[in-house]
Amino acid sequence: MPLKGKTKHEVLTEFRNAEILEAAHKMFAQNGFNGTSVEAIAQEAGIAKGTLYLYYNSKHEIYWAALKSGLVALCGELKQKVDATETVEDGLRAYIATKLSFFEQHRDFFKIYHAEFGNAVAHAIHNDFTELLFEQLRMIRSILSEGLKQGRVRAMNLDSMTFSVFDITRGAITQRLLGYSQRPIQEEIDFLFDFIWKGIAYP
Amino acid sequence: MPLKGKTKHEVLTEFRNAEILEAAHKMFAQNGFNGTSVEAIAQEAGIAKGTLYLYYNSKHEIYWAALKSGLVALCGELKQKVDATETVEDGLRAYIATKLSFFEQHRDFFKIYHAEFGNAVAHAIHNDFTELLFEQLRMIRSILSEGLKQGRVRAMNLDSMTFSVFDITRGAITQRLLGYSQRPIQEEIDFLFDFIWKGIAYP
Amino acid sequence: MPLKGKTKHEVLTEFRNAEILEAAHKMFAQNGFNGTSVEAIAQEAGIAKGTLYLYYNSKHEIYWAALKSGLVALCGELKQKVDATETVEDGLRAYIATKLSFFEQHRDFFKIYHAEFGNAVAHAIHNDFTELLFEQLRMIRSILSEGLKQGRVRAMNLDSMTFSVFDITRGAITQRLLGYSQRPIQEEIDFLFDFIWKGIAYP
Amino acid sequence: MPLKGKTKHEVLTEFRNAEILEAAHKMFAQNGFNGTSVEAIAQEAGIAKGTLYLYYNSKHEIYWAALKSGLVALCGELKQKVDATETVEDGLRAYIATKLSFFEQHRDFFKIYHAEFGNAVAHAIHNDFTELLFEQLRMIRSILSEGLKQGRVRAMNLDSMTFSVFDITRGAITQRLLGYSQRPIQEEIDFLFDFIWKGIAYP
DNA sequence: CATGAATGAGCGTTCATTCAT
DNA sequence: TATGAATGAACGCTCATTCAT
Repeated sequence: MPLKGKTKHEVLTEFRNAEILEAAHKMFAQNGFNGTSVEAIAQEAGIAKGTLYLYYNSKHEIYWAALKSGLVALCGELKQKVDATETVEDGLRAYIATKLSFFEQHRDFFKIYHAEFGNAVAHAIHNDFTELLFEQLRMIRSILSEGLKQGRVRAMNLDSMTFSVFDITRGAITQRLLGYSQRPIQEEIDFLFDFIWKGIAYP
Repeated sequence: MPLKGKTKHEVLTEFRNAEILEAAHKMFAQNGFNGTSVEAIAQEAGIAKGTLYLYYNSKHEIYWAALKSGLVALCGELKQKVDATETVEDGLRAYIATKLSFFEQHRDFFKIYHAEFGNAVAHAIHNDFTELLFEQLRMIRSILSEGLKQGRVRAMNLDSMTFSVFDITRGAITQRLLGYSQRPIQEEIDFLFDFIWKGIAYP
Repeated sequence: MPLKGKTKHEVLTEFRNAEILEAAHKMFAQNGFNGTSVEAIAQEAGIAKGTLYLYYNSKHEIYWAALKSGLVALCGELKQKVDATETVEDGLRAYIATKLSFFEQHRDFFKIYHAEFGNAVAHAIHNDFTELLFEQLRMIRSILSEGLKQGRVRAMNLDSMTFSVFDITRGAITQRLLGYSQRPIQEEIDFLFDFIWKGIAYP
Repeated sequence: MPLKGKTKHEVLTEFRNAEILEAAHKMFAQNGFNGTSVEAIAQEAGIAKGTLYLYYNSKHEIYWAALKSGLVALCGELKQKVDATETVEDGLRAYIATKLSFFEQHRDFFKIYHAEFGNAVAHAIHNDFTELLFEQLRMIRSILSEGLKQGRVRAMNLDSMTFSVFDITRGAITQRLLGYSQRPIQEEIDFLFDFIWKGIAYP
């Protein structure tokens, strides 16, 4: 048994899990939850259908695992980048920039994320999903809250500002993925920050 | 054949169509596309399953018809209200206010609209849907464009501003439907306009 | 609408039901519950798999319907024949004779009945099944009870006698179906009655 | 190789076999053949699923082995007890008493035995099972045959009497396991013997 | 026009069996 | 010898669509 690290079994399990999630990301992104068959995920992952069920108990579980793994990664990256900043402006910029480049690199994931976000309005949202969404919102809120305290940000409804920042950013990502906006990412970030900052800061 | 208007047949057809679309709105909103059976729509509409297929060729067609009918109504209302304004500010305000109250009154429709919007990113968007989305975007764009010409709006990327206005508004509706925001609708409108206007106008 | 009798729909439904139960009897008898696929029953009945589910909600429901329909018929026949007798001896004879010839004519059904009886010991018995089994037992018990009152039957434990009559009869049917006994049915009946009567009656 | 007895390997094999059969008895009794997974048997036996297949080639083989081991034990006990008697009456009594107490002590096994007996009618019986059933029947038959020779038993069809004795006894065990009869075992034995003896012996 | 019984392809899930380690 | 991860055929059930009445 290795001193540090994992047993052979754990390594294999993690490897399979990663393969499955990658396949799931791809297939769910291409065809949505209902348009994707378990068989298709298995084929994409290069394993048999039954093998999937050794790692996940149902199609839904695979879906949520895929969704969650992406969200966790996103939240982690956001947290790290935002925490490294000091001013309100830098915090906001970091949030926008990190999110844009994360989804630029994980287009498959954004499709699932976005579709789920759409469905979430109609149907009961899965708790984990809400929780991870809220983590993002709390991050924005905390930046803005600090700005308020410092008197840099106008005294407006905090929740509304938070949602607006969230929505504008998400909207921009959507445009880029649909090809409606093709300008350099830095320009996009600059525009978003400028727009938002003008909207919330004291002139 | 009557001089003006429709034949008896056309009247009946339109009446049935309206009934079907209303039923479709309700059921699709409650359970999503895949969660709604053709049988359920037929029952809700008070007709037999087979009869649906005399009016629409497939479940998808019913869905798109339901989606489109709502979008057409929304666009019509938006166009009417926006066209009635004269200044850039009033135009923006009219857009925001009309959209908010439209969806406040058609919550069922918003669920379908929003879910579809989410899926749209992942899958090929139905042309009609894109077209009607774009009609909204053109409306915003035209308001902003006028503002630019008048020198009231800052010289920023027009498309980006357009999307931002669109996304912020949609985001606010989502919050309200999910119950995250419960303030009076007028306050919401004021906040949104203020935020946007600060973001785009010359100080 | 016909004065007496059923609507066209009811006739069709009954016809389909009969077809399905016949097919179910045959297939379940040949291969048991787990060895029989819904597809097989549908094919045997000459209908599509989905059609089965218009009449029954599950494979289990088909099974119980098949089992019950046979049991009801058996109980009805037994009741009719036994009620037509007057003495204890004739009642017992009628029970034995009716049951033997019923199963001689419905061999498929006996296989299901018998297999279910076997399983019943191990697993929870379906209530309807128990109820219809008990109806048979009550019939025997009532005959014997009358014999006791008349002083024709020995004063032994009534329940035990009842079960013994039931078991011996069932055993004889099993032998005949397995081909272990091939004598004329009348001889079988005579033997069974003689054996039982000697066992229970005063000499 | 040891002078007497078995090699180490044989001992281990037998030990494993016993463990497996015990586990199989328990699981099959609880959930029937189809309700029991190979995995469940392996877990109960404390070994891995694959290991089972080193001892048995299929799930069916395990099942039959479990069934057979019980039947062999039953037959052995019956033979021993019956052979120790001298008169016809004592032989019959020994058969009844031994069988009742055997199943009283091996309720799990009776459930498998009984279920299989039920299925046996419907499907081709496994040869080993028939053979061991017949061994019991031959035992009864030989007792009765001796009674006939001695003029103690009435001149009736020997096979029919044999089956009747077999069926009545089995029926009584069923009642006891289902809880329909709860009297002391000795009373049960006395009743059964009395009933049967009256039925077959000269008055 | 309207109906709803009939269809059958399609899917999620299970599990006996195999085999590389 | 023992393991348990991997397999894939099989099955119960659903539901969009059709068509005879």
